[in-house]
Amino acid sequence: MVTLKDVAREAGVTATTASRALRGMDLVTPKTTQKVVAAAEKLGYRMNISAQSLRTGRSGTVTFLTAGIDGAYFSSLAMQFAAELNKQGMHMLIESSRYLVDSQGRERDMSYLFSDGIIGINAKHASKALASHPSVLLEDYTIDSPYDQVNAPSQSGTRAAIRHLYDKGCRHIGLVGHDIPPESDPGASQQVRMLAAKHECLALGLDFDDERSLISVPWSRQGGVEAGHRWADDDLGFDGLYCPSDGLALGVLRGLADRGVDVPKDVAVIGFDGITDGQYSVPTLSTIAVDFTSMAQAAVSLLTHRIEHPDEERYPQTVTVGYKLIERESTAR
Amino acid sequence: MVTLKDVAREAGVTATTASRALRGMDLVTPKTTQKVVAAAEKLGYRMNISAQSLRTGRSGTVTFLTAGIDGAYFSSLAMQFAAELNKQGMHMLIESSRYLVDSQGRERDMSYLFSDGIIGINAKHASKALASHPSVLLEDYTIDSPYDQVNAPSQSGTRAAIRHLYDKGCRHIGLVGHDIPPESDPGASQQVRMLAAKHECLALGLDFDDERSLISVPWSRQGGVEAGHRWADDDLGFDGLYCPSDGLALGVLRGLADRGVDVPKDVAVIGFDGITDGQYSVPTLSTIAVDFTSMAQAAVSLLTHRIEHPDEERYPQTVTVGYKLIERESTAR
DNA sequence: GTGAAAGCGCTAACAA
DNA sequence: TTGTTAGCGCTTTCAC
Repeated sequence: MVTLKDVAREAGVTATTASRALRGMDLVTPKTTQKVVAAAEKLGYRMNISAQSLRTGRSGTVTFLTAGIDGAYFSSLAMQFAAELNKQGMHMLIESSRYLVDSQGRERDMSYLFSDGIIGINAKHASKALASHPSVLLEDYTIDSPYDQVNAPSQSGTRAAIRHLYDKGCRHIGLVGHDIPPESDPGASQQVRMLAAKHECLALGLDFDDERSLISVPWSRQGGVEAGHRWADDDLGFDGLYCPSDGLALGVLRGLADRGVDVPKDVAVIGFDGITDGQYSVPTLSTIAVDFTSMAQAAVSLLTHRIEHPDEERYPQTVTVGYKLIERESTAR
Repeated sequence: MVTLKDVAREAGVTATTASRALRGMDLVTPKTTQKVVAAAEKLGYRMNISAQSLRTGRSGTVTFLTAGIDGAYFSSLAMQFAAELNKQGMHMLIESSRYLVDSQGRERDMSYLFSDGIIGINAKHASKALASHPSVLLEDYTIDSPYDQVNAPSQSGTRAAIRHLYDKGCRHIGLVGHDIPPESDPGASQQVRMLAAKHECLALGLDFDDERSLISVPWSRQGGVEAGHRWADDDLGFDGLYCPSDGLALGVLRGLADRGVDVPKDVAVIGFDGITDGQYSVPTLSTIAVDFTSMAQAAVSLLTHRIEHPDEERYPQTVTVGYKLIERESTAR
């Protein structure tokens, strides 16, 4: 293994100078830098990050902590983060929060979390890990959270979605989701969206009933399928369906297809997130497209600030990014 | 920051003993171990991985190197790997090969690649990184590759797909893809699949022409849409369409839907990969489902072997995993 | 502008 | 079974 010392010897300088040269510090003579770089190149030197990290206390790595990156939503989000971090010369470690708790639900030792910070989504149970690092939480709507938050525009986006259905003539709007939470402190995006939908329906003067206006299914594609079936089988009578995620909406589309329902003629469907799959479904899916790129930029920027100013006392910030209503076939009428 | 020394002091032993106790080495008295563990717990000790890694030369981290994890295919693959590595007590760093080459196409410094090994997919241009680590390549069909390979059953799976179309009465089978490569050394899964499809068509005594049997489009969902359009607009006359990836197939379904084509009645469509999206499309997608779990297990096992036996001279191995033909609506007739 | 020396936190070899 | 010592490769004083 070729070390900095080897490079230094080859270049006829000391390790100190070689180190400085390789990092492009400007106290070094251009000529010296040249020599060092040439030597490094010649010997095929690659820096030992562990050593650097031990010395400086920084690893240049950020952990993306999630329950899972499967599915279009998480994977496109994860990609945005990797890209953004790479741009900053950092790297992304991906860690599944599933493996952070043992069978008894206790947090496992996370000694490996040598990363400089954590970007967490659906990872609240990993509280030890979060607390021991600069952390940014995504899609966490806890009030007075101790962490910086970056959120999708769940409220405004949902309202826009409901209004869109309304504008398309829907007067019996149904919500697809697990439940409609009580007003107090909703913690997850799902809950925020359900609540906002209810409020907007009410604001528009529509009939709304916590029980009858909800098709209660699990938050998943399969749940969506079930909701589609129920719409048809139970003759629910909604002329518009709001789904708080595109995954759910895509499931609904499939479930309705199973019953030969015509979307959007019989019922209009709108989703939330803006995953690319919605461009290719049959029918294509109207949705609230969240600005993932901005989410990534905001989160990385908040995080790097915390990493670089560990002692600064700054109140936790919340960034809410923008959205765009995309009208496609599922509400075109 | 609490270090091993602090723990040792608290427990009344030396750092060495503390280190051994914490790692569960059995030369340490159970009683001593107890004390050390208690002290660590009390002080909230977490190991400094950089230091450990510097000392031992191992980071416990594997890089998943890919052009991108967006899309259902890469993300489910990536998840399988993360899960498998986590099971082994290792961690996954995700790195986009896009950021490994600069604008001139030269490989950038990858000093950060402090991981113990690399699992690469679509990452051949990162040859320096691969060469400097134990590496396993996924979906690389290069003959005489210097690296271990883990591949999907592209040949046998493709043949099964074509035979399935044949069994469903298709006699004019079209291939969707970029091109049909020459016989020699195909490097990518796409090429292997196209070639295998051609061979199987020929073996079944079907008409086949490199030009006329191909709908040449880019390897993407959008490419699939285009292919669907062409089928209808150019009156291509295929009664069965083989798509070498589910993404492509889902695009085709959407493209055919644009033209009001009835799948499978007018034309049957089959994909390859087995991503979950195919369960929810309209119509649902028949496909060759690749055993991703086995891919992950095989790759991790090959890699850990190389990591643990760096000096062993072992010829590069190739593992080809199994598949399952899943028949859904898109070929049901 | 460059070098010498110290030390980040850990573990392996050796000694007791 | 436990402790002592040395050093992994790097960067950061502090001197020159």
